[in-house]
Amino acid sequence: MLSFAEENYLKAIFHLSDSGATEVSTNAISDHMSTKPASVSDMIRKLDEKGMVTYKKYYGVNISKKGKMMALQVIRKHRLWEVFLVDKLKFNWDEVHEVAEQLEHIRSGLLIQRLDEFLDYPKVDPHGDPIPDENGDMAVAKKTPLDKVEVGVKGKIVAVNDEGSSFLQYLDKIGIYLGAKLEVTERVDFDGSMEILIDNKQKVFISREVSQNILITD
Amino acid sequence: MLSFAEENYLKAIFHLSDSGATEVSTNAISDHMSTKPASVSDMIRKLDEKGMVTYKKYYGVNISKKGKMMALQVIRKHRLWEVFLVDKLKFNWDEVHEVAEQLEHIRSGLLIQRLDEFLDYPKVDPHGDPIPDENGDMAVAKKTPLDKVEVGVKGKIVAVNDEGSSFLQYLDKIGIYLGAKLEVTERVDFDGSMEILIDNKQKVFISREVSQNILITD
DNA sequence: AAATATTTTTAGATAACTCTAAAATATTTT
DNA sequence: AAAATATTTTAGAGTTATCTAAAAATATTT
Ligand SMILES: [Mn+2]
Ligand SMILES: [Mn+2]
Ligand SMILES: [Mn+2]
Ligand SMILES: [Mn+2]
Repeated sequence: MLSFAEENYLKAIFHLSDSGATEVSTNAISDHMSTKPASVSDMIRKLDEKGMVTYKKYYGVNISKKGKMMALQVIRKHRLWEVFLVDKLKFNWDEVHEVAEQLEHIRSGLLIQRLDEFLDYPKVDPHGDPIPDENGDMAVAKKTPLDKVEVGVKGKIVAVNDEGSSFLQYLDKIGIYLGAKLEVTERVDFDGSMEILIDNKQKVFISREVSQNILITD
Repeated sequence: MLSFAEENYLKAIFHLSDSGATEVSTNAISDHMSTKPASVSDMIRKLDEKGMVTYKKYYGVNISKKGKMMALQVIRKHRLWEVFLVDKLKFNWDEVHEVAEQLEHIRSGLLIQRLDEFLDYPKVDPHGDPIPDENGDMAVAKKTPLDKVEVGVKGKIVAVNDEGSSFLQYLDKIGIYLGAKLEVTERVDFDGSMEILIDNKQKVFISREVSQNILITD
C-alpha cells in the first residue's frame, strides 16, 4: 500500500508526464511539489523499487502501467470529492481543492463507489476536469486553451487549468464560469492579451496568463 | 497544529478518562491503542509540553481543558462522518467506524460546518453516541447498560458500546437495532446471561458480554 | 574539445513515530 | 519492611520523509 507521500508523488509524475506520455525530470517534480530535488531522487528510487515508475539515473522517470492506475485512482477520488463539496455542501469552486487534497487519500473502496453513486456518476469536476472511472478510463473532450484562438472565435468555457483560489476568485469577479458562452473580440499580438465577450453581455480584457488557463470547446 | 497520531492519543485519553474525569495510566493507553507503553510515555511527554495533558511521571496523565476541546472536535468529526456514511451513502452501521477513523482527521472548518448543516444537525451517531457541537457541548442522555437491569424491566435500545463489525453484525442477526423496544424476560444470575423480548416479537438469549454493550433508556 | 553551467545524485542530519531491552519506580504480597 | 511483582520510563535503534552541502553526471557555451 502506498503512503500519502507516495500517492502525491505519483500524481505529480502523472500530471507532469502528460498522463504518462513522456518522462519527467527530477527538478520538474521538485518544482511542482515544493520539495528539494534530493528528496525527489530518494522517492523515485523507492517508487521504482515498488514498480510504480521506471527510473534511469540522471534521465528522469516514466510512470508505469501500475503507477498510472494508482495515480488515476487518487485523481478519481480527488475529483469526486470536489464534486461532492460543490454540489452537496455548497462550496464555491475556489474552496474545494485544498480539502480534496486531503480527502483523496481516504482509503475505502466502498466509500468511493457509494460517493460516485450518490453524486449520480459525474463525468467532470467543478473545474471541468474529467473524472476517471474505476478502471481509470475517462472521457477526453477536446479542449482549447483560450490563448491559442483567433479573434472572432466563439466557444463555451469548459474547464480551467489553475485551481488556485486567487485565479478562480478573479474569474468569479469578471463573470467567467464553467458553461459560459464566449467570443474573442480583440487580440493584442504583442503580449497575447485579449478582449472577450461573455454570454453576449459583458466585455472583459484579460492577460495571456489568464487566457492560458481557460479552456474552451468550439 | 496536532498530528494524526497526537489527535488519536488525545481521543484515547479522553475516552479512557471518562471524558476527562480521571487520570489515565500508560498501560491503559497502550492497550487501547495497540502501541507499546514506551511509545505512550514518549507521546504523553510531548502532549504535556503542548499543554494538552498534565503528566506526572509514573502517575499517569490528566487531559487538560485545551486537550479536551481538541479531542471533542475530533470526536465531533468522527460522528458526523458516521452519520453521513449511514444516512447519505447507505452504509450499514457496522461499516462506518474504520472509515470515520480516517475522515475524522480531515482539517477544514468550513467542511465540518457544512457537513453538519447538510446532515441537518444530527444529535447522535449511528451507534447512539452524542455528537458534540462546535463548542464541545453535547446532550448527555441517561443510558443504562443492559447487564445492569432486572427481569421485567422494559426500555428502548438507544446506543451500543462496541462499534466493531462482528458485534454489530451479530446484533443485526438477532434483530437488535437502535430504537427497538425491549423487555428483559429472564436472567441467569450465575453468568449474567439473559433472555430478552425485542419489539414484543422475538425472544433472544444473549450473554453478559453482549448485554454489557447494549444501552437502554427506561 | 575544453570550460562553464546546470541538473541530479549521494552523504549525512533531523524530526516524528514506533519498537525492544534494560533500568527505574511503584505496588502488592508475604 | 523486605521481597516479589507489576508498571513505567529511558536508552538505543529502525522507518519514512524531509533537508543542506558536496560530489558526480549531463548539457551548454565558447
Ligand atoms: Mn483539485
Ligand atoms: Mn478540480
Ligand atoms: Mn466510530
Ligand atoms: Mn459511532
